[in-house]
Amino acid sequence: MKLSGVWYPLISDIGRLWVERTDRPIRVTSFDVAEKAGVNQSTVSRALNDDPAIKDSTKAKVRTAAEALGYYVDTRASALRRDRTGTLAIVVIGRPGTDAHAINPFHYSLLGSICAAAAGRGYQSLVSFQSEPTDFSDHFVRSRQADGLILIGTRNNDEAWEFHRGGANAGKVAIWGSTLDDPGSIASDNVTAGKLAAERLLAAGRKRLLFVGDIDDPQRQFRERYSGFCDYLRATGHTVTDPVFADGQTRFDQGRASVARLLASKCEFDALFCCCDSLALGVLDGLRSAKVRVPEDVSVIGFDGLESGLHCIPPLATIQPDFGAAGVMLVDAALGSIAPGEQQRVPVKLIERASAGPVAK
Amino acid sequence: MKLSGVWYPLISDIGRLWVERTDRPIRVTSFDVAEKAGVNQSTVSRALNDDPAIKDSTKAKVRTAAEALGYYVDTRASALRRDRTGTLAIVVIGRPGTDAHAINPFHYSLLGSICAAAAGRGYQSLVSFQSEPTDFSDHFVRSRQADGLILIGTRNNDEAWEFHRGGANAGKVAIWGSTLDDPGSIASDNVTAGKLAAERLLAAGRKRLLFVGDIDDPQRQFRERYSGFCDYLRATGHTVTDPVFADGQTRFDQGRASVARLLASKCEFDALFCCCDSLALGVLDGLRSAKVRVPEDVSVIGFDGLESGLHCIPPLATIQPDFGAAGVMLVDAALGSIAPGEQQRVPVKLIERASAGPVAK
DNA sequence: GTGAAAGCGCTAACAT
DNA sequence: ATGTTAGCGCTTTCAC
Repeated sequence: MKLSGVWYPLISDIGRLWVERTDRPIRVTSFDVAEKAGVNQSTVSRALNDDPAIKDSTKAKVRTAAEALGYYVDTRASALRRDRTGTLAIVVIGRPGTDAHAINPFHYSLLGSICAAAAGRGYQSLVSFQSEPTDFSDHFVRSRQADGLILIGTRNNDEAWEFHRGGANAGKVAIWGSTLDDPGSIASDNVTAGKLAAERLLAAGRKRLLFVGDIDDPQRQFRERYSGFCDYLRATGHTVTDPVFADGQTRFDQGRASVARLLASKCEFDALFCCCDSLALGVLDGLRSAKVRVPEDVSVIGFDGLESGLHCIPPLATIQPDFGAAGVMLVDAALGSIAPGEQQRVPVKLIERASAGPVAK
Repeated sequence: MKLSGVWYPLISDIGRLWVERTDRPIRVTSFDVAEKAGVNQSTVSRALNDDPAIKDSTKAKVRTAAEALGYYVDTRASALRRDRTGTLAIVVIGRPGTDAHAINPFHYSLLGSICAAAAGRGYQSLVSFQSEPTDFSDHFVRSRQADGLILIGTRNNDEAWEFHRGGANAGKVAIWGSTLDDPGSIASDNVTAGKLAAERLLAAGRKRLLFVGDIDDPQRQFRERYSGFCDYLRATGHTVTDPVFADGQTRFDQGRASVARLLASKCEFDALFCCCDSLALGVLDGLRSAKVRVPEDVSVIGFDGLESGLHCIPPLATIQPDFGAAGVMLVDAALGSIAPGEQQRVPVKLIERASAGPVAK
């Protein structure tokens, strides 16, 4: 029988070595299991991998021995030999200068869904948060730490996206969010989202519907939401107006500032579709400061499905992507099961809450 | 020179194989780098690991060759040989029956901080979300996928905690949250948190301070917060009362129900310290429904530092643990740098927001 | 249906 | 200061 090596003792030697006070951890290898089960080491491997060539009785013998010894297959050795890792790398891009715990909750939800989808496909998830250039790293696939890479997070970190563009993982990357130049990206069905928002606001009996948000944001999804919103208004014979937007430090600030500008402009409106929930929360705050009542005077709908929208006043109606579907699509794309170049769209649904106002009879 | 194997061609053979239309991925190994740099393979390994025995000029030569070939050390082979993984496993326990994206935001923040701390120590983070028994898995260390394990998430999943208690990672586990029987756990300095809350509410000129929350919750930290709260009240000669609590499906529901019970009891009060922010949000909602004004009639302080607390009305004053410190402590504990048995405490600080009411002159 | 043996790509002990 | 060599623990081809 081949020995399992010189560094670590066979299980059968533990007693002796314990007495010799070795401080090396005791390791159980497939050779130990083989010895205990009275079979060859290769049979252990085959049995544990459920090879149909192995007799059931042998499998049972091996499994019993493995369990008795507390044996687990060494993932590193297995991965090295099989030439796969069984792992997906997930990179979450954050705003420069902010802590990892200040990540947009939307991306945390997405992260959770991705990990769940990866687990469903039998993959582990190697997660890293990258905000500063010193954090940047993309060699997961090249260094055989992962079989594919998923990129999510804020688009407001040019350095990070620049770094990851055509990085060391070429061909095995899935990206969340739509841009013109990322061919394999996955995003919400933003056009439908815009349509759903317009439809619902019209159903509330609203006449002057506006879009709030920056359609020139690097986050191109905002533009798509605006476009779907306008398309539906046009198709139903309504007036289409330019988006309302004033800049600010955070999305919340942008929402407040946009409302301020809008009210100052004396432009008439009775419904707002906001590009995202965090901006919508700022919009609600701005409207409240100005004593504009929601939803009595103005209906508001956001996008994202953030938890914060549940506890604001009034609770924020919002359009939420199907996180489960998003996770699965991203994982499949990273594993190469989706033809590159295809832009996948994640279904969205309206979450009814008070801010949208009741549907008119 | 030893060949790098039969499965994959040396870089020098790429041209030929390309022509032969092999569909195997081309791999660059340290042998290819050695050939290109004109040194031995072991020299490549030493050079890239910055072995002081290697001449600077040789190191430069090797690094140039490696870069030219796009070579990265194969993590699996390196980890196998070195017998370490450079990875930490992080398990996030969720409530049974809920999706990964419905995880408590507090735990997402903690997760982010842990990954950041791990990266700071040179470790990768292997994340898994476990809610259902089918997700349960704890053999990360035994199967050599990770050098240690960090356990966070809800305490309201008995099956999960039962599973992880004394699992296959014995001795290399760090746990968030305090319990009597997890000796190596890390938790917030809850006693100080209770003191800070009491101190602040008294400073607002409040006289009848109550604690809201279930001190018998499996989340034992609630009891500690209550205890620190009471200690301070006692030490300053104030009356101490039993906690207020009524059960509910979610923490938010518990908050609403507790307020309802409290108001029905006709018990006098002008300040509430809530065991956690999500319950506090329910408390605010309950008070609003009952037309009790916050902070004019009642001051409210929560615990956690959730983002949702920023956007509720009024914004929720809260006590927040230092997430950065928490991440570092958990990582160090999982890596064994902290003596087992010690209970580590993460510093907390008060986040001033309107719900606490102004400090009385 | 199982055993024998090779070797994944790397690091480190042992040479020189 | 660098080359030679063994072998980490596993999977898989090749024998029988």
